[in-house]
Amino acid sequence: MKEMLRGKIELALRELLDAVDDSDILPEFAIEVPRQKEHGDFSCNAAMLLAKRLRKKPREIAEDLTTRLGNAGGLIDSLEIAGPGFLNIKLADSRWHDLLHDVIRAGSQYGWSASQPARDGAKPKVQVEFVSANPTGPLSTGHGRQAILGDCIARLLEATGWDVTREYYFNDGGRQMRVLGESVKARYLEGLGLASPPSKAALANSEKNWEEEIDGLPVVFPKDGYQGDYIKAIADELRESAGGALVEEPGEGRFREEAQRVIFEDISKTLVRIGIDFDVYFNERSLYDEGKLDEAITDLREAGLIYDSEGAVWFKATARGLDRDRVVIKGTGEPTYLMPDIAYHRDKFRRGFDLVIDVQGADHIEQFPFVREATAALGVPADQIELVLHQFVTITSGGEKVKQSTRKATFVTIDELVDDVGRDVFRFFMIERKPDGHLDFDLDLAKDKNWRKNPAYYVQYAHARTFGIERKAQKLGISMPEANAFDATRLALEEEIALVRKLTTFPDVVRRAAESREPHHVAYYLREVAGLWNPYLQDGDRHRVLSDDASLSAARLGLALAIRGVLASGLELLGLDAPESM
RNA sequence: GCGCCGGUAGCUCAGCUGGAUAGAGCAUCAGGCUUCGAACCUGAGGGUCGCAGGUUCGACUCCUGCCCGGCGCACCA
Repeated sequence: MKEMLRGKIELALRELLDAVDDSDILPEFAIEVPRQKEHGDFSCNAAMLLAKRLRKKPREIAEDLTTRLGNAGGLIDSLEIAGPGFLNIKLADSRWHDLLHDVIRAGSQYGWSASQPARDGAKPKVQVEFVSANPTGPLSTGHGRQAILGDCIARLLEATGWDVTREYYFNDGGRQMRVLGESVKARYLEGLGLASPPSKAALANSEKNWEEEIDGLPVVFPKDGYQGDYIKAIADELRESAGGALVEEPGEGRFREEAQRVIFEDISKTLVRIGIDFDVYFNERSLYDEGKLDEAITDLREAGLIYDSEGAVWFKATARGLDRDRVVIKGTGEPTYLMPDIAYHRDKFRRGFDLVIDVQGADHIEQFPFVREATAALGVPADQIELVLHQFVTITSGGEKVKQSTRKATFVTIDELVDDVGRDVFRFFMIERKPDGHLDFDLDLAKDKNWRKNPAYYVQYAHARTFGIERKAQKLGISMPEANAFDATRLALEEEIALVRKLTTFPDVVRRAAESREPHHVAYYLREVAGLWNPYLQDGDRHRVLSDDASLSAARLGLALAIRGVLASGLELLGLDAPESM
């Protein structure tokens, strides 16, 4: 609809410019749905944009445009010039009619369009990398936000014509995992009575007051170790299955492997619970095994971006405009995390992705420019790597922030939250805010089962009600109308027109959410639709969907079908159920 | 100190590549309500868009400076 209108306006503009021998490109004018309904169905700012160029008053240009546009082949009912030179357009009634029918036909995929051009007949390939947590413990709320954000971005990209791969990157070779293994080993020895746990005071006070021995037993728990109860649980299981056979085990490797296995299983279950399915789990280790790390270093060295200093190997980031250089191989011979990251991103492009999106927490901001510059130096176009950064999550309960600490393992896990509120509410709350901003998870509101208050239920209920009405209609012997078998002009009430207008903006919302990587627009939009539909149904005195007036009933049932399609489509994009009853 | 992100109604937050009178939910207040699924509905109050300049026909939106908050600035991931 909007595109057709745009086409007509572009044509008129071209004519107008040709008339003064101006063959430059057309200005990027906007067509939008005005806030005030008095301003018509659409408004256009083209005349104002041309004022300077044509050295004429905007209103005069608008006059000219109006005559050239005419009724635009039956598209337009009336045109008005308003304010500084806005062109306010009222569409012909028949157009609304067509539009509703289009919505119903598209159903739960309304608004999904290939806004991304296909390449050689195939969809462009995009990889979305998210979560990527190392298996050191259960997923926390922060991971939860990232999981839902990444998944929704992936869904939006799929809906707009991309071939999407969801990827999870992890490493099990670093210090983190070593400390994890040591933590489990310590708990294991403690369980056998061969070691003492550190005092509570020592644990609470970070590195201070760490005793070497308590009650005649050595304290082996690492100072920055993982304190969560899940560590003990893993140690207990090992003790049950292997008894004391692992006491002589050198190092922490055996314990680390077991911990990793158990924790990863746990993470996978959590991800399944919240409706997330990765296509690829990428292990850092394969980069070493396949020589990709060495290759990246060699190539960077050839590019003159690697040098040796103070016993370490450095990436010369300053040569590419960054403010300092970074170590990529430590004095110990171990690579820092940066080096595999570089090799990893290069590898992504070798796998043929046209675009790579990294979803990361705000604490990773420092890292990204180095990866981007290094991979750019290796020939990866910088604009094909994108970073979506999200801020942290806080939880509010009873009007107070819930205190969380990663080190002490007192953070709230995804599982705990989902136990409380369920998958759909969890997802909705996690996606409701724009990624840039902090997210305050209102636990009390999330737990509230009242559909009117809890926004997730509010939207789902609006969808379910379309089926409620259908069930009612069936009882009355009224069948649902075919997409093109009702008279949409019967929808003449203010609130009905508001609903239809709202439905028409959905494709714009989807495109914008996809292109900006901001799924929260969809969540807001759904609330707005539900916010029109729920009160409409509530106010049965003014209008009832099912009445003695057959053609009016049919039109309103048609409206219900269109709303059902839009809500189902939006809910799907957010990964929520679209229930038929609640 | 430097970098990134926020600062919009009492609270939590939307606000499109700059557009016409800045919106929603919760909370508050007033009046309704025996329902196509009423723990609901209708309406009202509530704003120096952090502050100060600048660009523009037009600024919550763009630019500069400052203030407040979060995060980051490792041979940790």
